Amino acid sequence: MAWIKIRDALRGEPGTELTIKGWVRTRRDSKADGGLSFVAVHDGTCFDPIQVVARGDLANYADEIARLNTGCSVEVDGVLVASQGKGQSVEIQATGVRVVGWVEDPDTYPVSNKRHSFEYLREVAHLRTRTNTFGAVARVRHTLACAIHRFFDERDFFYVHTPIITASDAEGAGQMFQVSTLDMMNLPQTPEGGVDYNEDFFARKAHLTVSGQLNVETYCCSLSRVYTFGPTFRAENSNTSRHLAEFWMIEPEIAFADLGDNARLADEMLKFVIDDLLTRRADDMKFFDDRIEKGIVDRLRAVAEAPLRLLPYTDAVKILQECGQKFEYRVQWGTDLQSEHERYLTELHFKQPVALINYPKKIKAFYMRENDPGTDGAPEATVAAMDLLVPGVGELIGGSQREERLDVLDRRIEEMGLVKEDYWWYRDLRRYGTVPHAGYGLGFERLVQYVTGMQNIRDVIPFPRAPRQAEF
RNA sequence: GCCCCGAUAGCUCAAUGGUAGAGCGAGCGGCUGUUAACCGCUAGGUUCCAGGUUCGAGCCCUGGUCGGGGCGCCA
Repeated sequence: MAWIKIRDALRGEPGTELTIKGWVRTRRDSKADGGLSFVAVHDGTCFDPIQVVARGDLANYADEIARLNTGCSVEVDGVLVASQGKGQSVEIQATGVRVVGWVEDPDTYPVSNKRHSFEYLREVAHLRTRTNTFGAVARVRHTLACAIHRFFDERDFFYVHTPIITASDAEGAGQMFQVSTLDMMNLPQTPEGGVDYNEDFFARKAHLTVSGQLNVETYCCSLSRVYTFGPTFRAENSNTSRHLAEFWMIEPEIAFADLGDNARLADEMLKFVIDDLLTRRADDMKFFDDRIEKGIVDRLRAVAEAPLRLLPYTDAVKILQECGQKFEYRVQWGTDLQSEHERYLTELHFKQPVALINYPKKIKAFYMRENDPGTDGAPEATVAAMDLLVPGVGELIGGSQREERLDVLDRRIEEMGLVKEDYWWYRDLRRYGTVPHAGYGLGFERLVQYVTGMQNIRDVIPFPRAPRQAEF
């Protein structure tokens, strides 16, 4: 008999002989017809398990089948039949059930057949994908990742693998994890008493990357449209439901493009992946809609259909100052918005994603392109930055048009107290055939959070890495 | 890093300073083409750890560990 996936079995033709392999979700017994058991089996290929009907006349019924517990692994041979019961259209009339693996102690099986809190399931992350929620998250995560690659591929972007280890100490996007093969108990010293990194693996200080942006800009300035999709590391002591020490980031970079092109790209990408997700993972999304965040499917559909709202920072400040809402922190032009302010804009005022653009220069990174004076009626200099805020998650995307003018870039590097020589290859891009270009970083886990309604980012990545959290 | 909250049965939680309980899960039995099944019985506890106060501490005090929420940093 052919082994087929439960996803296919559930939409198969009655009468088909088949074998399925998976794990027991539940077992219910009945004394009818001389005894029989209903065994729900899942194999992760779709949201629903399939119901196996095992009759009492099967050779191993009393010894094995009637003793199956949640978590046992089984192989089932049988015939697909129309179900006599409610709740499923087809089921498997078993002709043979082989128990592949028992559950050692059903009383202490960590993911027994009952509701578990997400906090608890985080402690048994190696088993939590056996639950409805985490199985669905895993499938959605996969589908989103594929959709992102397909989106870029269809638009002639090239996928670039930027380095994980970076030997330049100059990325400037936060605390970095150091990478070293030196013996920490016996560090080589310089004559001045510091650590002699000449003795280290790379003969210099090295770190895990906090962004592939500077590297991918080089490919952008030759291949025109590129993106990265890889792991990113931040050694920040962040204890929130939307930060990880290790996360995945998508960073497209487009040449001959300005901030408007950048925002359009982000909008198109978001719409593409949402549409793809709602089509391909309708079963899982129905679950998130029912059990995790009511109405999320409709809200996502609305986002996929409406144009992205762009809002200059200067206008956002005005809205916040005039809205009459009580904030803990006062809103004033020139400071970064607090999360309460971002929340107000996206969750209460607009009730949809909002892309804030043209931020004050003094609160943004050196590589962001300086706008002409007076852009949006701003009182001070602004840069062509863009933060896409979404309800529930906050900042989903952060990006900008890059400063392509060497003299302006050099001035910015200097103003921020950075060392020009550290950026020699980055500056070369502006010396040799510079072009206006732009890009953004999309936090992949935040995207998964946004589309599923999962509240904690640690529940949308298989094995979360956060301060004091590296189990598994 | 800062502020707040929490830790009791496999899980989720109760318990005025005075014999530690329930629901779910699990085991056994009953009933039933079952499906959040239902009914009955049973088992299950170093009350996070180390000290302290007290005749007596799950409860009060001190220190620690772990977890959660909020804020900051950002994606």
